Amino acid sequence: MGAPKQKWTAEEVEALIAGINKHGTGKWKNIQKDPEYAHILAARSNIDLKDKWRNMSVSTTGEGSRPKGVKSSTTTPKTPNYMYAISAIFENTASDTYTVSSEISHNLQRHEVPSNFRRLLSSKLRRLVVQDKLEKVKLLSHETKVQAYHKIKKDATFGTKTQTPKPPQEATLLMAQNIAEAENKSFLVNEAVKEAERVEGMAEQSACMKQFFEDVWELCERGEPMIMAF
Amino acid sequence: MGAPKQKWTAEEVEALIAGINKHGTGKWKNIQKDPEYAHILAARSNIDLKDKWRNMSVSTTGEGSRPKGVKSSTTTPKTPNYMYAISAIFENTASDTYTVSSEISHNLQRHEVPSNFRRLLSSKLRRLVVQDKLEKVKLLSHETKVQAYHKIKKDATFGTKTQTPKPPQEATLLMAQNIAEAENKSFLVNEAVKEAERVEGMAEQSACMKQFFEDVWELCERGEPMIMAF
DNA sequence: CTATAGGGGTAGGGTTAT
DNA sequence: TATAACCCTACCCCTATA
Repeated sequence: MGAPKQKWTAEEVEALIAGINKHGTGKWKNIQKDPEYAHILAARSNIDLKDKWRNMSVSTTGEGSRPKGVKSSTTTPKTPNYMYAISAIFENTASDTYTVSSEISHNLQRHEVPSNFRRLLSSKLRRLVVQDKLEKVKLLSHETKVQAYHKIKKDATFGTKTQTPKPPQEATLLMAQNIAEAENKSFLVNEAVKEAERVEGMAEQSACMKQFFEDVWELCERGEPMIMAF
Repeated sequence: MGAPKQKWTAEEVEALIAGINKHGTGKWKNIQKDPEYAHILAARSNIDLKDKWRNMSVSTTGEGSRPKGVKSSTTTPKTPNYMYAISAIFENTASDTYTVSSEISHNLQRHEVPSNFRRLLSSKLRRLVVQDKLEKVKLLSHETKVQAYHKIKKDATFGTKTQTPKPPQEATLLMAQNIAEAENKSFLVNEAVKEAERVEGMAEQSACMKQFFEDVWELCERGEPMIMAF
């Protein structure tokens, strides 16, 4: 399903414990935002902190490894054993991507594409329609407000290598089913894409996907009286 | 802590729904005091009612217990319409897309994942923020109105299989650059994605992309006084 | 002062995934 | 299976608004 389960590194656990010592337990958000630990715990939410602490407290396997490290009483200052193992795994792989990505986020942050963003997109949409890659459908709805939604024209030549001779059929079907099942869940799109990715090498889909999301996006972009229905 | 968590009974929920149907949403105190439900809801405050309704609206709980039960309409038909919508979009067989698509638009309309959809998303958004995958920034603006905008935290661990052993590095970087460069151009997303696709087999990107668009979507969804900032 | 909307936070039950 | 990580629900707090 979702994220591949982010295991806690030793560093993170340390920060958490330190944070608890400083702010006390139950002040998860404070700990998480504390500049002293914020960097380390950047990938963790206050809820994650809470849960982690709970898990640690619960495991307390035997007497050997108390999850403690926290003040006073019952302090087995030991650090849980398992964390070191985990940290090793993380450290190796994660470092590069991390630096890069944080750079990105800074860049993104600095730019703040302003209010005309909507208009811009809207324009782009129109162009795509003109180019016959999208179809536009208009419909009247609440209070005579015109809504439009755009659909991908599948026969349009999109993107890249196109025609992967692969098996497009089954995946699609599967996806539809999954989507159907996901009906009551919030994130259909998410599900759909995940499934797509899982099922196929996703080379074929991705053009699709891109468009799809663009559509969704644009749909949303339309603004006010819009209906999101997937 | 103090409160042992009083789970809502079916009876209470029914009373609440009935109350909403009678008094309308937002009349929590009225509902709670209504002699018809007062006994059942004796243990609940108007605020509890509000919160419960909020929770119900947000969770879109499984078919059995729609937050619905409220008036009229929207008894979702058996097969979700959007299933066709989505499958059609992803389908490669372009032939019948048109018909489907017009159906879709009708269906979408008919469906009206209703007003609570926004709340739904809103909630999800908040969660993402909590999970530190989005950043939220508040700013004061027109007439002391608080605006919030969400930004993607690029360093968040997104996606699926993660660590594709392949070349995650270069592509990511490139994308960042493109985004940065595109600053003054209109279609950051579009450009970025295109470039990303071009450059690589896009296997790596797609997770990224997916998230990106999802985020955009959610961003857009915010509606009213929103600032798009990337 | 009363009530509502809604953001935000925590505890704890429950679910997934490994 | 056990359990670490994660999600959901109930409750609370707060502020802005009417």
